[in-house]
Amino acid sequence: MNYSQQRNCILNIVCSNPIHPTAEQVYEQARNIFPRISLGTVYRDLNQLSQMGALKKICSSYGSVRFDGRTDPHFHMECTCCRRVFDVEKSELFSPEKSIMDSCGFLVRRYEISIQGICRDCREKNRDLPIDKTEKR
Amino acid sequence: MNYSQQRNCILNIVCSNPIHPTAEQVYEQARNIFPRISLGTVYRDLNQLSQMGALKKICSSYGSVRFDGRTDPHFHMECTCCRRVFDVEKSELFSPEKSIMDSCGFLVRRYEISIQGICRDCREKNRDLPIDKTEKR
DNA sequence: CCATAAAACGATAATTATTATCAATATATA
DNA sequence: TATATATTGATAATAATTATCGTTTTATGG
Repeated sequence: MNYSQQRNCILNIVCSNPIHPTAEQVYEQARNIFPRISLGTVYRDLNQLSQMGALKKICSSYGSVRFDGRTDPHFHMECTCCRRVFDVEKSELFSPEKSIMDSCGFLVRRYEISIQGICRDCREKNRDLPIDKTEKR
Repeated sequence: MNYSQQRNCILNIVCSNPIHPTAEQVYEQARNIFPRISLGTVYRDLNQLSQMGALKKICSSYGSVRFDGRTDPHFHMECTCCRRVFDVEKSELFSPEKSIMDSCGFLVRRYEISIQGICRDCREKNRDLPIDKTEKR
């Protein structure tokens, strides 16, 4: 897998781009190389790439999802004014407030650790994949 | 402020509800008390309440935003199968993998710390509020 | 209390973000 | 090279959220 030119291009765009671009931003850049590429393709490929672990989906508290080509352990901080997303090295934690302010001048207002995994219930039922989309909890 | 019956109802729903409901779920519950309440009102009030710090917006990696009435320091973990969002006490960190598995059987697959605040650039410009929505970074 | 202004409402339209569909094209592989 | 599979672009559909606007509630000052 991973043999199409478009998908490789999309992966390269995200990996060579430290701004954690949105799908829309990736689309804009990809059009410089594939002028006829469709936004649907960009979304599809980004989701595939993040499912196969080549890149990471990061959810900002604002607007659309962002993507990150760095897959080594690190975290993110988002400026509530300019909405840019910056990297934080794992070593600067924990707790982040003072060390981050000292090292890069970012004023921490709030933070949250979001953990994904599989709960005991689901493990006991040997679930591995998401259950039906329609049942919200 | 915070004087309308609808808004108080919405706050109560979120605060008395440990499932971290979506706006849609809050809407469904609110209709039991105010059958003519509008979904727009629910969104509007939830955003106001979270802006004034009465509750917290939490972004799941899936579907819609969720809300949390607990404002004391704690974090969240989301099951990638059933999509429920559970609380994690701050003391169980850091690093979460083993301690969480031991204490509640949740298998940690990945986690991310998302920090919000104000970057050095914006602080130097004395910015306090989000800049124009149209300029994405 | 009542009048007035401000805030909040409900209904609905509009927008934004994302996913789904499907016929055509590109790619792998036997 | 033929065939099967994967992927594409175009487009429609859906989902989530925000905006608009005329009406109703709520606070407050005389």
